[in-house]
Amino acid sequence: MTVSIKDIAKAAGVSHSTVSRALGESPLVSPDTKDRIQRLAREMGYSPDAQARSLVMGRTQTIGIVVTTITDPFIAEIVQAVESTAHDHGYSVILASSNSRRRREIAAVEMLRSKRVDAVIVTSSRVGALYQAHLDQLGAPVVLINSRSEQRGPYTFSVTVDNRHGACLATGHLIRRGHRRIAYIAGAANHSDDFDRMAGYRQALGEANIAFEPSLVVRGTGRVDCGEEALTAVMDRSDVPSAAFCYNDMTAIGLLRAARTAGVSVPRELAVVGFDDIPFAAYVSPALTTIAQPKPEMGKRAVEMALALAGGEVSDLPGFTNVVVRGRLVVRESSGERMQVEHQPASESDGGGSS
Amino acid sequence: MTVSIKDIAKAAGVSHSTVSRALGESPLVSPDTKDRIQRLAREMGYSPDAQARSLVMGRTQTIGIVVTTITDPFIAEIVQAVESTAHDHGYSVILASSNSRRRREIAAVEMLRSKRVDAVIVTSSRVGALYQAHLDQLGAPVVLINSRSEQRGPYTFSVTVDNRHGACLATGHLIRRGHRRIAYIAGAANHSDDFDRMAGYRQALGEANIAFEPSLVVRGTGRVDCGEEALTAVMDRSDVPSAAFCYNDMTAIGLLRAARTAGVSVPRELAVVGFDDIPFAAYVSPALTTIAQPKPEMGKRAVEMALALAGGEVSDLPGFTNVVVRGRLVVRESSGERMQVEHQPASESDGGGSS
DNA sequence: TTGTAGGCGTTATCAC
DNA sequence: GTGATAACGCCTACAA
Repeated sequence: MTVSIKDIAKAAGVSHSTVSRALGESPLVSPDTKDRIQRLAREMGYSPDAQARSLVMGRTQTIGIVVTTITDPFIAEIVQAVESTAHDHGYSVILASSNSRRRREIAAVEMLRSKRVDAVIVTSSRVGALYQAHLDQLGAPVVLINSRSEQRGPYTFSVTVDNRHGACLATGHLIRRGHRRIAYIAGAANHSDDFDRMAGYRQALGEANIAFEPSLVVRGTGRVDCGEEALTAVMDRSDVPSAAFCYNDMTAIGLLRAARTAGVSVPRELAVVGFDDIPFAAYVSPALTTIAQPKPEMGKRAVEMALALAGGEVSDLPGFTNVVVRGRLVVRESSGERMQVEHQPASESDGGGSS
Repeated sequence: MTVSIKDIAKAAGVSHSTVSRALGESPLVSPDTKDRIQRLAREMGYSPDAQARSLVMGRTQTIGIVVTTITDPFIAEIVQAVESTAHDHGYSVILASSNSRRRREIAAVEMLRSKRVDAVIVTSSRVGALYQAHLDQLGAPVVLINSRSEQRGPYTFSVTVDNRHGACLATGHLIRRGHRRIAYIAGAANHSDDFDRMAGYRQALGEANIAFEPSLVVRGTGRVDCGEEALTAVMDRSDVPSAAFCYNDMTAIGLLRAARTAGVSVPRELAVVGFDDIPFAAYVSPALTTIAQPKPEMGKRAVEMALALAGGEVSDLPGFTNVVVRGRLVVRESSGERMQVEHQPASESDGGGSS
């Protein structure tokens, strides 16, 4: 039997409206009854019912976050930032993971709608047309992190990392280290992140007047288990490349592991660069050179954007529908002997609108 | 303007109760009006308001999970399992992370109470007396995963790994590999997990008639950054140990990294064994020998227990207040050259009650 | 088979 | 200052 304001009212000999006011720090209560009621509430172990409140207020002080899997360390870091800044704004977060299954993702959105969340954040997902329809019906603003919708809806906004820029940074680094034959270990096909990173890879090659060779692009999965396949695809050829830029750190780590078992020396025989800078990138051997995404900032920006859009208490609305932040190159061991760090400030560049 | 059952009622020319019944698959509606209403609901884009429903039903179909940080890969795997099986039972989960700050943890419990979650799961936390008081007030059942409360409340249950058994397994493995001087790199002081693992370590030593030497126990933090300190503490002595059993994988990985920079060869000069089997344990170099906790099972058991306690739809109540599962030894490279796997089935042993 | 009325725990708008 | 009263959206006796 949870105690309600009515119970307190009874105990205090006042009406429930007075209790509501007293608890809500309303100025229209006499100081002493306010004190008395607040003390009573504490003694009786009162806890306000958020649902009842939301029902009348029209806002739940809750945001939803849908992820593929929280098990991905990259996503975990973003979720951490999201939860943290949501908390700072008095919001709580409902977590839904889809395991990359379309049905689960739609179910998640459906569930978040029923729960009447004030906003939802979607991370690392490819948003198809079908899914988008559900998002539009949501009624709540949606902000995508590192995701792209095939068809932009009226309610979607996003914060993304500049994939092209990061890939260009990574590939350029390899080129400056003297590599000319550089493979690209791609992620899942048709993923826009992958598309943009490949574009950056090609751009860097172009700027160095190195011809792009399609056969140096090998399709991976974005998961650690594609390392072996990728390695053989890269090394079993007459003109073996001397370096590989990987779609992400997981791929790179898989490649590293495969290289170790296959006796391929990294970075001597094959230099490797990843993308993401997941926590473990620094602890694999050799430590992974990679592009660091400003994950905490991305999570923070996403919820602030979401709350602003939801008409929350965040002061100023962002003037753009798409916030793009830049990653920075973190040089470690996997790309060569000399230790050095080329620092690219993680500043952002808000592109005015996107689509 | 979200559409409610009243809107549908108006459009269908019936009362809202009829709509409610039709949508709830009640048998007391004529098939054709039911069809008509359901179609109408779909067309109008109706989404039931979970809060309003919970308000009258008395259950929110929501569980809360409070973690220290979702960034810890071990916790992430548990949360993944929790979210997944919660979903399978029609529940959604609110995530709250405390960053190990007591105030945040209490705030989280407070918030979950207001949100009227049907149960809460707490993972990897030390539950102090103060905190326990809040948990007791919760009104909802609490199940702890790998946590121990200093003072058992009426509403707390738990699923834990058999730390002593696991540590014994790990240390025994090292002993069978011929090591006699084995260090223990501990976790945070006063943590019960640490306490139990140390007990297992001592037990294994005792069974092999090796005297326990207090100076071989070095206090760590449980985080990866204590590697350097631990290494020097272990190696800067006349009688250097030949092996180290670490409180957890993060500690072990920190140690591995420190060893690499310090030029200490693993496993030749120092064999290392961890605990947890986080995803990356297999990818560090040398790959880490460790004790694998059955995380998916633990998460699953925890929510099933929680839902059963909450009077949910889970069939049979577990007969015990504390489910304890056993880990298994996973032999990789960091504990010696010979590759072999000693397999200990991840069966459970429900201890009858615990405290 | 359907409609009416009441209530879940709040906040808000009135009067007094 | 304080107390009725009416929502919010839903479910569920009870009555018709």
